[in-house]
Amino acid sequence: MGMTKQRMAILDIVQQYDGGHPTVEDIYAIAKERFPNIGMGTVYRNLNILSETGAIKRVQISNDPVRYDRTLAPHEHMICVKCGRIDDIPPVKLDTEELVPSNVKILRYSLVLYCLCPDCLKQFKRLP
Amino acid sequence: MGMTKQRMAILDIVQQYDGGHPTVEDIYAIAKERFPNIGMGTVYRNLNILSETGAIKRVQISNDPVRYDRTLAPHEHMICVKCGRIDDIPPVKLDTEELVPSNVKILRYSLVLYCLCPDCLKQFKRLP
DNA sequence: CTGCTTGCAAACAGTTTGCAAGGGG
DNA sequence: CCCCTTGCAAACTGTTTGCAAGCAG
Repeated sequence: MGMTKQRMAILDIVQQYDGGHPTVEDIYAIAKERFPNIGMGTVYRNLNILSETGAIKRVQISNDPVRYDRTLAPHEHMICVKCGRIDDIPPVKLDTEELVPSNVKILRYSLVLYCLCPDCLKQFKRLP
Repeated sequence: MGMTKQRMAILDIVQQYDGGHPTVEDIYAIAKERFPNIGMGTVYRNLNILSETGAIKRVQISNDPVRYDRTLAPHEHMICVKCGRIDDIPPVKLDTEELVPSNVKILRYSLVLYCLCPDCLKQFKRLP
């Protein structure tokens, strides 16, 4: 894999991203500071490659834009329905086999909690 | 709400759909048999209205096309990673509060099992 | 009648892709 | 050197929207 400076920078941006779950736009904006001519195509291509090789994780919730996650260890997500912010939560152990017929092979599962994050909850309590 | 024949037909199509979780395309194809001139816009608009009013449920998994679900009672979903087929599974009771900080308000959660359905599992076992 | 709904087409957002030029190993 | 990658722009998919005409209540 040709580890170009663009690809290295994109990996770095995801790993260093403050708040943890940047969208492609977020990543593009930061990448553009370092490479003013970088194109969206390059960002998308590299994010796809990096998540295929397992260097980062793709987080896809509903039809919102994809986000990327530096945390490779198993975990689940909570998403604020008001501001869209995504946070990690601990992994959850479920006995999923009992939910499905025996001739179904479960590969993995994903749990998403829809919530109001602390900041939005505060605002919510202040409504008229 | 103006309950036009188109809207009534679209509700009917979702409720009668064999296999349970039609995409907009699926619904459009059937609607077109009854209303050859119906447009995609009408289908989208009515599906949005019907799910906003709670007559049907919207099922959104990853960035795959939206599907609609006639089952209003709480339940979760399993999706076959090979053929994309979606089936209902029973609701799961989780103590989600223990997963998040106390100043987060959980509104709901969604569990998706990624699996190989019986048909695809069979094919899988027959590989070289 | 009057407003909501339709059909149609254009607009949109997010993402992918084709291509010629460029850079890494 | 050769191949993979870049930048750019065009293409694509799923969905929404503006508009004039039409139907429901």
